[in-house]
Formats: sequence, C-alpha cells, structure tokens
Amino acid sequence: MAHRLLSLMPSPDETGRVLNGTLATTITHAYFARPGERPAMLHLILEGWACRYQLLPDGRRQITDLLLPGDLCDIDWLNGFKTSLPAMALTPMRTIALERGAVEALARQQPSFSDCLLTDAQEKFARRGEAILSLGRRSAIERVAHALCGIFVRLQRSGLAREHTCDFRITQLEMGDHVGLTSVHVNRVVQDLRRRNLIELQHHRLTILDFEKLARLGQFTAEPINDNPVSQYINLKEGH
Amino acid sequence: MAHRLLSLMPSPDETGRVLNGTLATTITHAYFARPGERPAMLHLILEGWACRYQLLPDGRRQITDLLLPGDLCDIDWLNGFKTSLPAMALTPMRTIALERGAVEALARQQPSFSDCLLTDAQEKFARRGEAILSLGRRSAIERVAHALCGIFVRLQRSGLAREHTCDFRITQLEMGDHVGLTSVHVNRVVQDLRRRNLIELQHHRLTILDFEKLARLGQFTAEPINDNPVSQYINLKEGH
DNA sequence: CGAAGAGTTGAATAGTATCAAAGCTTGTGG
DNA sequence: CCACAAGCTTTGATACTATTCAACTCTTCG
Repeated sequence: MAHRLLSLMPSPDETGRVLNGTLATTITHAYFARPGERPAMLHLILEGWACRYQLLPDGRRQITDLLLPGDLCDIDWLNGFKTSLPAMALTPMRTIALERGAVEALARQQPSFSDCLLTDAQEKFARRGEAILSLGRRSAIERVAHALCGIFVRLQRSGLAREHTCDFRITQLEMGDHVGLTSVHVNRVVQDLRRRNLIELQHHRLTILDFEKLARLGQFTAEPINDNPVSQYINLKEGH
Repeated sequence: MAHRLLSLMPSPDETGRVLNGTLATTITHAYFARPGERPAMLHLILEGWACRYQLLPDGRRQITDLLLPGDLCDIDWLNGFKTSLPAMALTPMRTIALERGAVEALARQQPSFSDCLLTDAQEKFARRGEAILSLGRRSAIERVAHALCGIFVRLQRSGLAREHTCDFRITQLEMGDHVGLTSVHVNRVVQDLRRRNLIELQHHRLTILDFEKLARLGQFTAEPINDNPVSQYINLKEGH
C-alpha cells in the first residue's frame, strides 16, 4: 500500500524529534475543518485533493486554495489554529492525522520545525499571489493552462505523476470554481487545449503532451523547491 | 504635523520593549524592496499608499496587495526577510523605518511581538483570499464597490477618514490593476456608482454617500479588528 | 502658460456567461 | 452482471460584460 507514498514518508530526523500521526481516510465532500473551529487534528495529505473555498450569498463559489498530496491541510496555525475558511475533500482522501497539541508543542521546541511551518505558510501565500495574478490578468485559456501546469508539477514532486501523466479527479465545475470560470467555459477551453495537442484529459487522467508549450501559454514558471517540507517531521504510526 | 498620525503612535508597552524607528519619506514610484533582496530596513506606513504587484511578460500588471497606513510594508519576514514581490509607493509616503536586525531580534525575544507578526501575516493572507474571491466571482461593479469599502474601512481604522470621506490618491489605472479591470472600465463603473448616488470621487477624495448600500452591492463585510497591531511596538525616535 | 498625465466618451469587437438540451460515465442496487 | 439513476461533459444559440482603440477634455504641476 505504501509504495506510492514513498516520497512523502519521513526521512530520519537528525534531532530525533518527529511528529507521530495516524492514518485517516475521508470520503468526497468531507470537511477537515469548519470556520471558527479549532480542530483537534491537522492533516498531512497523502492521497486525494482538497480545497479551501469561499461562498457569496447567491451561491457563487471560489476555491482559494487547492490542497494536494504533501500539503498540510491547515495553514491556519497562523491564526492560532482557528479555521478561517472551510477545508473540504474534493475526492476520497488518505491523510496522516496529527494532534494539534503535538504540532504546537514541536513548533515551540524545535526552531527548524517552526521555520518549516513558516516556509509552508509563505508557499501558500505566494500561491495566492499567483492566483490573484491569474484571475486578474490572464485569459481563460491562460488560466487553465497555468493551473494544469501548477497541479502537474506539484503532483510530480510528490511522486504522484509518471512521465507526462497524473491523476485528475476533480470535475470541470470544480476547476471552474478554482480558475474563476463557468464549467461550460472550462469545457470549451479544455477542448481547445486538446485540439492544439497540448493535453489529453479523460477518465480522470491528465496527460500533458507538450509541457513546454503549455507552460508558455500559461506563463507558468515552477516555484522553487521547498527543501524543508512538513512531511519530513512526520512519522506514520503503523497499525491503523 | 503629528496629529493625523496619532492613532498609529505607540502606546506604552508593558514590557518596556519597543522598536525604535526613524522617519522616512519617499516619492511616488519609489521601491521599498525589490525581489530577491534582503532589505536593511522595514517600513511601517504612516501616510501614503503602496502596493505589491506582479507583471506578465507582455506588460499586464496585477496588484496583489494594497499597503495602507498602519501596514507593515514587508510581510516577507515569513520568507526569511527575502523579498518575493516588488513593493512600490503609489503616492508620496511617510514611513517609520526599522532596522531588520532589530525586528528579527525582538521577534525572537518577545513572544507577544512574534504573535503580532503572525497575526499580521494572517491578515494579509486573508486579504488575498478576499481578492481571489472578488477577481474570480464578482462582477466589475461588485469588485469596485467591495474594494472601495475595504479601503475606506482600513483608512478609517487608522484615523485617516472623517465622517464618510477619505483621501483617494491612486489613479483609475492603478485601481484597474488592483481589481483586474482596464482603466476605461473602472471609469465607467465609477460613473455608474456616482449615478446611483453611492459615492463621490473627485480631486483625490472619496466620499461614500451610502455605505450600507455600497457594502451590500459589493458583499462587503469588515474584517475583525486586530487588537495587537504592529504599530504598538514601534517608537518614532524624534529628531529626524 | 504649457505639457503631461488623468479622466471621459463612443463605437466596434472579443471574450465569457447563461440557458437548455442531449450524450457519456460512473457507481449502485437488484 | 446488468440496468438505471445521478452527475458530468458536451453542444448550440444567445445575451451580456468587459476590452480595445481612438479621440477629446479636464487637472495638475512645473
């Protein structure tokens, strides 16, 4: 079961300090946390996609953060671990659940871990900056191209992409809520990308036929690699 | 000279620890920091507006963060004080300049100050979330209405608005780069808001005639008040 | 007073949303 | 294992929103 998750597994920690967590699974649409709560558990994602989102009174929805394998689900430790936006599973998920108290304690005791959390926050902050640029200034096709590149690279770095393909389990409606378009228009853009021979997208699987070109179309440049990821500090206690 | 800045001046700090800073001024379009740099000085804004922005290769610009009086110019302490996006003055500015080393030292020594920085970061993170919602899901008039409400409330909280009016010194082009529209369209939306008797906007001054209605139009809800602002820790050394 | 920048206007166009209906997939219960 | 239902994807027609381009006016500042 664990071989696909290998790259997310902890490396031996020099200081010997490690956070112990237990395996957890959820179904699609489950909430990891709801606004105002101070969740007992934080989750490191092993498999599956989740998001944070915001709603308008009339039902319009915007996904503000996409959470992929390797991500710590709760950036809200910045906010005293009090959740500001709902975090919801977009697919079935497999996560490592960590006790909030243990995370807080390790952050106080081990500066390198506290730095790691800071880096994690900075990464998410920068990602929101990219989203603002996309939504404000990129056309529909540029936005989708950029988003696909970003998702692919993140999955690749977690060892969840091989060659030029990866799983792609969210719907075009959810994609629309992510890139600020309607699902109908996402569909038209996707077809356009297919016609240009840039991607294949079917049966929950994305294949990027020409990454170079797709990246140019979306003005995508990969973010720097984080050499101090949260996953390093986490140990999965066997015997779920 | 100081009476307008009163609400930003430090209150006596219980612990006696205070960051000493000196008055600095800049002209429009001056840079506080450029990407990759590790600036020697951080700036607390007293007067004037600044922004962080991102450019596309073809010149399209998107403002990702608007920095107003009371804001610490450099959120990038999250990133080890290494600037990620350029921060530029949109108007002439008056700031309190702080030595980076002193800020770092105080953050290490005084937990309440380090919490304060965390809160500051969380506030900016949340503001980016709001921007993503606006750009992704709100119409042009809703975006502008929302932005005007947000700006007014922030200035009001810094004591820089009286009754229903405040200074408004950025151009419609810059406003467009902030809310993801062209300057032409911003102009049309502003005129629409005038026709509806919601605002007056002329001679660098904004008057909100009906805040209630404007807020409803933009789905604006004020963010919670930060009771541990950065400004509390800062002392302006006289004799610039 | 003149120049440069900012705001305003109109017409034409491009881009995206909306609405409605018809195929496809996928997962489920019989 | 099949058939069905629900949810996704696809298509077309149409309306609307925002951009583009170009000119003109008004402010501001030196």
